[in-house]
Amino acid sequence: MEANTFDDPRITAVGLLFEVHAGLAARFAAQLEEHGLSSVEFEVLTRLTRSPENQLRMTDLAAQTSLSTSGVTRVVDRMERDGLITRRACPSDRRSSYAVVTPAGLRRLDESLPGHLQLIEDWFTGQLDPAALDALLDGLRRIRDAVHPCATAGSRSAAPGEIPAECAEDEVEPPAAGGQPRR
Amino acid sequence: MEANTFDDPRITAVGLLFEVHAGLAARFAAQLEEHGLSSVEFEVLTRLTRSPENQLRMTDLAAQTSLSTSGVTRVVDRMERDGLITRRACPSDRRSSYAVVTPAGLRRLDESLPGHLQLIEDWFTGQLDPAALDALLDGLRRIRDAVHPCATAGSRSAAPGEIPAECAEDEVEPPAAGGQPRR
DNA sequence: CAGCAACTATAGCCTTGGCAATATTCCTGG
DNA sequence: CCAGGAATATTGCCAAGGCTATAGTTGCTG
Repeated sequence: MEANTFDDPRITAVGLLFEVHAGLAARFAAQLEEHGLSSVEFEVLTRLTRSPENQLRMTDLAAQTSLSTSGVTRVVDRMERDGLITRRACPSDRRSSYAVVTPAGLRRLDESLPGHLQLIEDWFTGQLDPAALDALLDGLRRIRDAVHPCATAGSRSAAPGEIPAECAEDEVEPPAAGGQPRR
Repeated sequence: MEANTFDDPRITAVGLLFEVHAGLAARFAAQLEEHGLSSVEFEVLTRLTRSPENQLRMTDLAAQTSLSTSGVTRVVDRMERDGLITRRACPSDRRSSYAVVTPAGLRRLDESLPGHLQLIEDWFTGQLDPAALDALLDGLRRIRDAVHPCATAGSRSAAPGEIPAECAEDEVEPPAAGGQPRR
């Protein structure tokens, strides 16, 4: 076989990252499904429960998830129908409404969390010794800071009102030579 | 605020990985769209062009992508309509048919590849010095070998999908204590 | 050789979720 | 005050893709 473009180490690197993501996402989805939750619903519940009073305005919820505002409307529709969350009118702004976790939603989330954490440990963090894990996370962090998905899946305890919202309207330019003078 | 479960370092680690994936996938999709390709179509083209005679049976194509067989049928429908690939009857088995890249499809892929590689370098591999990149890839590789998404035999890029593709019928058990004696 | 199970591609139906349009509500400048 | 623009949630419409049923093949096995 001739060594075509796809043997490029860059392609390999991305492929690796995407494979790991796909593998983990699939396992998470399977485990959550056992508890009657989709990945999106799980994300919604986590975002809400880590917010003050277990509630968020629809727009803010959209900004913190991978969904558009209309997408959020629909997920909330479904979850409200299933009794996991409720809508509550915002007293200060009649345009807005809050999505708020119900006790049932909280219970559902609590049920699924131990298994979720176990899964992460089994297939991800537990696969590496502490040093290697740190190195991996450092690398990811560096790239994350560059690629800056701002609103996506979170990892911080986020002070209230710390919502990233849209990074900026315009395109984020690649950090030139990056943080590292490779070669 | 009480430190709730979501401050768990395991959650943070996964969040980081997913953020990076989302950020890169979004940029890839945007760049590919400039060349008239979706992420899925790009993946199909890469899988086909790295196969002998630029062709694969529908089933094999499905196994190598994040798609089900019916999903492949539909992507191939669209791409055939757009002239990027063609169906060809399999001479030895009348049940099967090949999807084969047309010259136009090849051209389209070639046009998009340089930008794709540049993007990877700008936002991923170029962000880290060689040592850090190696460490990152080693970690990912270790986890990939454990989580074992199997179907992604090689290592390709640009696939926001997240389907498991059953390696085997039975569940893959977590590698017990993993490769590493954590604790 | 007949029958039956497995395989292959496809079509029907459904859910998910994005974009654009819309109705409210808020706010700011004149 | 108020007119116009921005923000907010929702809905209509649409594309993508999964699951299941189906039709056509193949091959194995009694």
